[in-house]
Amino acid sequence: MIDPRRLRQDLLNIAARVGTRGAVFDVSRFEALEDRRKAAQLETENLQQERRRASKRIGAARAAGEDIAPMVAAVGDLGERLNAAKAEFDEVRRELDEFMRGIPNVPDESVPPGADDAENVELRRWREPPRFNFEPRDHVDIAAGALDLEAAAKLAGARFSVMRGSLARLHRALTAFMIDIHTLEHGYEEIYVPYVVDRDILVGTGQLPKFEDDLFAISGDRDQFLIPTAEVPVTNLIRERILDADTLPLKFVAHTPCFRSEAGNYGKDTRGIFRQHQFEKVELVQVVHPAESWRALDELTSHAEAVLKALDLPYRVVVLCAGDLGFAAAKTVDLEVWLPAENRYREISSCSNFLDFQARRMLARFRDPETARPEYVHTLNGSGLAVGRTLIAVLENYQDGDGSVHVPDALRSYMGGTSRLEFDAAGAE
RNA sequence: GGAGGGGUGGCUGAGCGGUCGAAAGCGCUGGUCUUGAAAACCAGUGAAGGGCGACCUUCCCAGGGUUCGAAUCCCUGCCCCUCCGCCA
Repeated sequence: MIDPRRLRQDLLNIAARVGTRGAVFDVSRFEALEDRRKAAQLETENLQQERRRASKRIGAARAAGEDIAPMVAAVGDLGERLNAAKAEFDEVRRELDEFMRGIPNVPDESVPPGADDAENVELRRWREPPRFNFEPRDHVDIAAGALDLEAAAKLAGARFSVMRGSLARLHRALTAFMIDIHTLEHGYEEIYVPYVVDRDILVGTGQLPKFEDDLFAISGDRDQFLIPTAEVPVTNLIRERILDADTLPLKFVAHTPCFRSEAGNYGKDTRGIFRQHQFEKVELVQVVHPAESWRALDELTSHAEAVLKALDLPYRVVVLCAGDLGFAAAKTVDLEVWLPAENRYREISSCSNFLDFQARRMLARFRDPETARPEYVHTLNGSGLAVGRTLIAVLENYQDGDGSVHVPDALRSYMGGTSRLEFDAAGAE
């Protein structure tokens, strides 16, 4: 949520900047709602004050033993007028709140203009793409014996996977490897969280109210959803709390499955496991002092990069243009890993600074020792990394041309010392 | 699932339907004292919204209701605790 005060003071400028993302900010509607709000608030507060004073007088009179009946009669229809005013105020507030919650974050000044991912800007590259003396195969072919997409389809439809044997183990090894890097080398606390959350929680991080179609809803009487990313439960740990300044920064790493309906992506990435309804991700979340969030974004990005470096996977770093930004992000940096079979870089991590946008929706604050007042924290998150996509990258970059894949050095100890994997038709080692 | 007990400020915890945004303690901030610190003592200290401001309004888990007036009474929901049952 954008700071309403800032919005009132700098309406046209902010509306224009939100517009650079391709979003529409209806200035006149906002102004109309604000006018109605002011009038309704004034009316309501005046009537409330009147009632309060009258009730106090009656209380005092009764205590003094006076006859209060005439005073009670004099209050008349105040209650009804107050209820009417309140109803209008509540309604305007609801509309204004809905309006505000539907406005995406303001892009940072440093975000390049652009409509979609074609206009993202490359910042740097690491390592050259590997050269093969054979035609590199894609992960579906390499892992054919151990990746059973037909079995998955029978269980749950398209965009799910069944992995067997050493492929499943490699997947698990990657997860453990990533968590260990972040806890042992980068100072994150590992945390385990629910994979099902209430509606409010998703409003807090910005997935709702606008993107309900992207989520899997749980049927039942409790209005819950499967999490689309660990960002949701982990960031919301601080909702409606006032943290001590000296507890910042909070740094969490969580491994969870992520569930996305991928509505609107029906024709995209249909081969293999690149885009799934269910996938594993190791997520980094930081909660920081507002003065620290830009430095923290660089740091968090470098933590995600460290995983790619440890696996010796070539990648590049791009900054998303305004039109490609996620709803809640003020700025996002993507890591794209090299996929030989596609002969291009593909997204494997997305690191964002949300400033106070999520904190405001969650009411997540810290007490500033300088002012002694609660202030909104800044939140950030990034994939460190998307496990399924890392699996693809390892298979494709480490393939040997004879149907086998050698295991990255860093992963050997997580694979029981195995240095070479073959995925035959039985899916065995 | 059954029976009981609870949800009050940053924390703990009082609170006969009226002067209660709410005692007290802890914590925090400032001061006195001290070479310095601790202790002691004194003072201050909830949050949100609105207004240029003096100031105003709201908030005692959430939502309804009763009442001139609700932290307090009633209803519903959510959550927590204790005991019993069941259970990976």
